[in-house]
Amino acid sequence: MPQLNGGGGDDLGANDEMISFKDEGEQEEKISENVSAERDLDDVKSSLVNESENNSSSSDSEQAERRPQTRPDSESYEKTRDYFSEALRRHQDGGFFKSPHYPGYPFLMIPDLTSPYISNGSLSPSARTYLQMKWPLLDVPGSAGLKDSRSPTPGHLSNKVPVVQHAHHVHPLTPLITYSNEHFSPGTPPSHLSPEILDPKSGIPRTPHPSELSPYYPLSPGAVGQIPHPLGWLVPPQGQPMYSIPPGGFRHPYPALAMNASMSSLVSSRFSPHMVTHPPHSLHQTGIPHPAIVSPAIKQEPSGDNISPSMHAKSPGPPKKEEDKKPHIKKPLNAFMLYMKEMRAKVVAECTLKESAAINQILGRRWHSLSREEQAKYYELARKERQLHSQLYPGWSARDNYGKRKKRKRDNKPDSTPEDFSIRNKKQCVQYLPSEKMCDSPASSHGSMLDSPATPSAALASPAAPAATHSEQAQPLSLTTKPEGRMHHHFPVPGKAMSIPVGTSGSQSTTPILTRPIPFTSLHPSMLSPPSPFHQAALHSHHALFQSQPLSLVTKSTD
DNA sequence: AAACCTTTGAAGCGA
DNA sequence: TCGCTTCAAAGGTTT
Repeated sequence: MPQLNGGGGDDLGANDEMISFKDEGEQEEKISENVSAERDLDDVKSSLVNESENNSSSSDSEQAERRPQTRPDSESYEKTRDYFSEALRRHQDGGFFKSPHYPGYPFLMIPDLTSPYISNGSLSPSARTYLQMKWPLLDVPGSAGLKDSRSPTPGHLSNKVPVVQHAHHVHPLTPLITYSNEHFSPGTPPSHLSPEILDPKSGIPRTPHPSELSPYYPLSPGAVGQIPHPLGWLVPPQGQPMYSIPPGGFRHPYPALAMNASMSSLVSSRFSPHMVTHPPHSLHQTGIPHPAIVSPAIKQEPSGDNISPSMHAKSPGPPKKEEDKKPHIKKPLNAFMLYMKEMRAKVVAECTLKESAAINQILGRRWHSLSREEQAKYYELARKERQLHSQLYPGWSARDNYGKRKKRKRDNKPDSTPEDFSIRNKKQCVQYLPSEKMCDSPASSHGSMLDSPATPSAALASPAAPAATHSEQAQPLSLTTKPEGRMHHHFPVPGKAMSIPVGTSGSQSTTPILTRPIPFTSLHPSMLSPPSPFHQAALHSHHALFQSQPLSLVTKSTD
């Protein structure tokens, strides 16, 4: 991984990758950056097809095959964009969440109404039309903030904000804040979600320190209800409510979170309208689904200290084993997952593709095409998610969820040949074809950046954009990248360095299907170089979040 | 009905 | 420290 902080790349991950990236990036950056973003979808689709058909073909040949294509239009994208621009404008005009403009965070972030980590029942897709919010930074200094957060709804705030949003109008960052609410169940929220957090060890309720709270977690049920929806200003262009808020108004399942200046700025700058899964059956008495849902398969906190008695009492159905009663605490979403949640709806809207596997491939490519700065946002969000998660569930371990799912058995073991996969995938890919034409996906929201790193800072700060572009051009078919190594960009964030993997994931080593090793030639040179420009840009964009801490790029060596 | 597929990233564990 | 495994989301597909 490139040593962003000026190192000599001492800590870089796969050096070879870096080098490759640099080389290719330099060569193709100019020619590719303008077209790649717009072609990503097409590329992916074609890649899906090509890969299945030509899985054995060399990447070089495919690269050669790759040719610039003009995208018919990006109307839908523009629409969405316009919509959000309008929404943002209104929002800013609204005043409540008025905030400074952060280029890096031109989005409106809405606090999540529910906890993404407690899994419970399932929510029908159709129900996922409610606005879900997460509060941005809640680092309220002092207890006053917390107190305020729990206090009755401010008079100037209204919780009667329509939150129903069309899926296609999901803001790009929606996923970041839109944790699935599918696991909500009616009933009393677990104690750990109540305003007071029980100390896992002592079992004594404690008031979480503001710093402990992630901006993306909703306030506790008690406090949440008091908080008006930040998107009250957000209404569809047609005047029809895009969002609907349950009678009870918004309720935040998480411990009291206070909003302070920084938070408000985040709210305004990072909140975005997004869909909220809102299963009627799981609605909290307030009308808002409670995040803490206990599903049969749900796993409870190791100590159970964080689970309120009511939570246990509300276990649906006949008594089950204790294990079954345990709430299943989901893993915090990583950056890519956040990105996926955000962009999935958009990709689906742009394409007729419905299969998640295909969508994910597209998303994976898009992810790589994101600028470093954009990715950094997600990494930062993910980091905060993890931080909050660890605070909410101190005793939780990723290990706790092991075995919850059926062990994935990939047949593509040693004996499986690439052909086997290609055949199998080919079939799937073929299915995608029909929609391909409909998928003339407009440039992604990120596309604009990619298309025109107008400003030096953008260009410098967004090396990834070009990089992705390169990779796409160079390796249009490399839907699956088997990382041969990892590079991490570490973006120091308050209290913790943020690692931004620029290489491919080393995980799922068993996933080689349809894969063509991602050429690390796609890596952008800037990744290797000192990050100062990016650092500055990142700092600027994350100013609100970091609130002071300069971004220093730290590279983690994976070699 | 459950697992699979697919993506990247984080975490855990064994060597 | 490295490499591998598992899980996180999502929803159509497959078993």
